Amino acid sequence: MRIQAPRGTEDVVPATASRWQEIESAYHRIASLYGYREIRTPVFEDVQLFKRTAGETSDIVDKEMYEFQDKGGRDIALKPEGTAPAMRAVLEHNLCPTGTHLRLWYCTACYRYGRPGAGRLRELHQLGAELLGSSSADADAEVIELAIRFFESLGIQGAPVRINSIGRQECRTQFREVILEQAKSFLLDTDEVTRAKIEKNPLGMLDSKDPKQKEALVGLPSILNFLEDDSKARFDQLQLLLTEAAVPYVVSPETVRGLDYYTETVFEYEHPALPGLSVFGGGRYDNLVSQLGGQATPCVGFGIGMERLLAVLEAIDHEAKTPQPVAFIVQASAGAAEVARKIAREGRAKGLPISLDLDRRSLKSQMRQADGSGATFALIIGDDELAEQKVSVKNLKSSEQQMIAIDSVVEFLCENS
RNA sequence: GCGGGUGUAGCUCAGGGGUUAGAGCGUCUGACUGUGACUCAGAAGGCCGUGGGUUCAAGACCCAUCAUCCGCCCCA
Repeated sequence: MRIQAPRGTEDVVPATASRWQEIESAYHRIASLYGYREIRTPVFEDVQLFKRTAGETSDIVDKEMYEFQDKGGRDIALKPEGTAPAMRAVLEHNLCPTGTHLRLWYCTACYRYGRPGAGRLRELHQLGAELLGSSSADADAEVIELAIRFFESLGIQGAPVRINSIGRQECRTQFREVILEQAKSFLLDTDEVTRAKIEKNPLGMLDSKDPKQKEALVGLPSILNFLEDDSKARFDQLQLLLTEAAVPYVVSPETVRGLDYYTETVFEYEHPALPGLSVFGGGRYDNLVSQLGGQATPCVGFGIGMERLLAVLEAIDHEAKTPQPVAFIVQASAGAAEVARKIAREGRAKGLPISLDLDRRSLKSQMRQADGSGATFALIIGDDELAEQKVSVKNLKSSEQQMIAIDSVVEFLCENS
């Protein structure tokens, strides 16, 4: 049997690769405008990095992580997310000394052992940003605005960011009790797996799609009612800032996140083209750095799912510019090959993408290739042209044809491309 | 990890026990021996996902397996 790409992985073939490039460069450009600089971290890390930070109640770490021992007996995990490794690197290189700010972006592969499906992969790529050193709502607003401006630059709009605040630890502890109390009768009546899951992470019930769970929570007060004053104030301020920035948002008290390190502000973004799947999600994680042994550093960040973003772009019919040659050189006689190669070399040296026939096929075939390549011009070189030291230049869009001296062809292409 | 659908030509798909497996699109060749896209003619291209089973006979039926899609779980 032929070997296939492992389950849940995708090759980025040339047709898709041009979209990737487009997206990555757009992201890089916008992140730079906001003062973010790139960081790259290893594909694998010490397992403990994730267990200690995103840990415990999170399925991503608990049951979806690719873990193995290397030949030296070290416990290794392929990174399931980008934030913890970035913070590990920040501490390792002391990139954010106490009292300073640090803005980082990255594009990284992540690995999660779940069941693959539409928009769900085992190897996925995330575009991320992290802002370290500020606990202000301004920082929250900045990263959200960055992501939304990025989407807009790709032509994606029309869906609001869902924002919420899950408060600090004490607030969440209190709210968990309220949920468990409210869900008491539901829990008695449900299966073991669901019950264990909810008891482990009651907040997870909030964004459940199960109608029975939804029904069980009817009348539950919003988590926003449990916020302490400063959390509440910050969340209000965030809304003002997003309004000012013209970032469409909606307050969504059901929005919770699947990684344990989040506190206070959380957000996610779902596009109608991919219902039920978030394209972008993140939040504040003020305790992560200290959990890793650094000075307490307030941080906020997000991840954008590259493959999901591509799916959205495809759904909204966003055409990627596929690179096309300016000219295709048609060799209509045996003696043309050398001249053809010379013109191709000169043109490429001037930065013009040029293609030519490799197989000495018929003139008709070469003209077809020229057409199929998307080139604007066919440069036809045959005995007649060689005799006059000229090239027939046919514009394939307009069908106009003219003779141009071999020495001036490249110049002509430069002016007309 | 759970439930369901689908795997036949490069792509989209037809064929649902009985000769040599089909179509459209695409590809290649040709239709005045120097001109693409349109038209016409022809050709190439298939371990019918893989392994086992039932049968005189399997692309078709059964089992398994792998992949993929749709839900769930989870999230990007």
